[in-house]
Amino acid sequence: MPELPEVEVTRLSFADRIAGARIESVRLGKPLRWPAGLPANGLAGRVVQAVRRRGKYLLLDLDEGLLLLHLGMSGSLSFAARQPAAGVHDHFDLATTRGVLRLNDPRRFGAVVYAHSEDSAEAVKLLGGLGVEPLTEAFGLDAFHAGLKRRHAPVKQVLLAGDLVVGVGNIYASEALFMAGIRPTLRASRISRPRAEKLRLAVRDVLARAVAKGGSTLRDFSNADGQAGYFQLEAMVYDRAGQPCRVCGTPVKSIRQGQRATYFCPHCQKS
DNA sequence: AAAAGCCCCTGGATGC
DNA sequence: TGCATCCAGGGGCTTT
Repeated sequence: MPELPEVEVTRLSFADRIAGARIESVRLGKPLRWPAGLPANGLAGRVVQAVRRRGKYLLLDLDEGLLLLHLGMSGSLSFAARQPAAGVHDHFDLATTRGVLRLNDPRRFGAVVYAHSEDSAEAVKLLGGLGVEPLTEAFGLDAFHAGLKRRHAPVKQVLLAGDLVVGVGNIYASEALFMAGIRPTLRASRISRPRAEKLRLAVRDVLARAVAKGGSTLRDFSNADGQAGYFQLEAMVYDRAGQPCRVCGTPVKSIRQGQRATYFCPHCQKS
């Protein structure tokens, strides 16, 4: 489910409401990707000051310490004054004076990790290797092109890796490469500067448009208010194998790269 | 250093 | 209906 747009849409849907809330209690369900590492005396009494996003992580800033949340493949958050009794896939509840923040994650690839500070070992382990934020001014052509230059892997997989630029997952990698007219199998190092610029702008554009549409809901994504996203309806190639390209009519092709599906138009993305 | 493969986990879709 | 197989939006870890 969650790539940058879905995580950002989730953040926007509850950040203002939870800011200023005092934590009352924490409930943990089944183990997630990593141990939560909560302080021995819990989090009760701490105040949620803000919700930020770094890549696909949400950072809940507390008056002391912070919580790192990751939605994995199947996670979603909900924030409501009252929550129903926890179901089998509800693995984290943060009860606060303003409502309960709940993580539902059937596959449990997600994570909730407490860190004393953003510079602590626990936080650096998760955030340290992340690339530049694509929707900020820091995402410039010089560094992006230079980064592509030194990678020989297929450009699709370089986008997914997240160490050059964060937030681009399997849907938006295919979509951005389509917009840029670049074949996903092209070695990153072979991308010219003008084409790198096309790709940079395409990444920014597709992610920004997806945020505006509430993200993509393929099966079960919803924001913290329970609302689905609609960007999947605008997908040019993702999950459209065999269907006509929306630009030229050529059947969209599906291949596998690194155990993940990639979609592209053989005509619009010739090289 | 970088790339390729494997693995974590559950559930839905498909095929026999 | 039952069962096996494959696939899914992520990404860390190990091996080449």
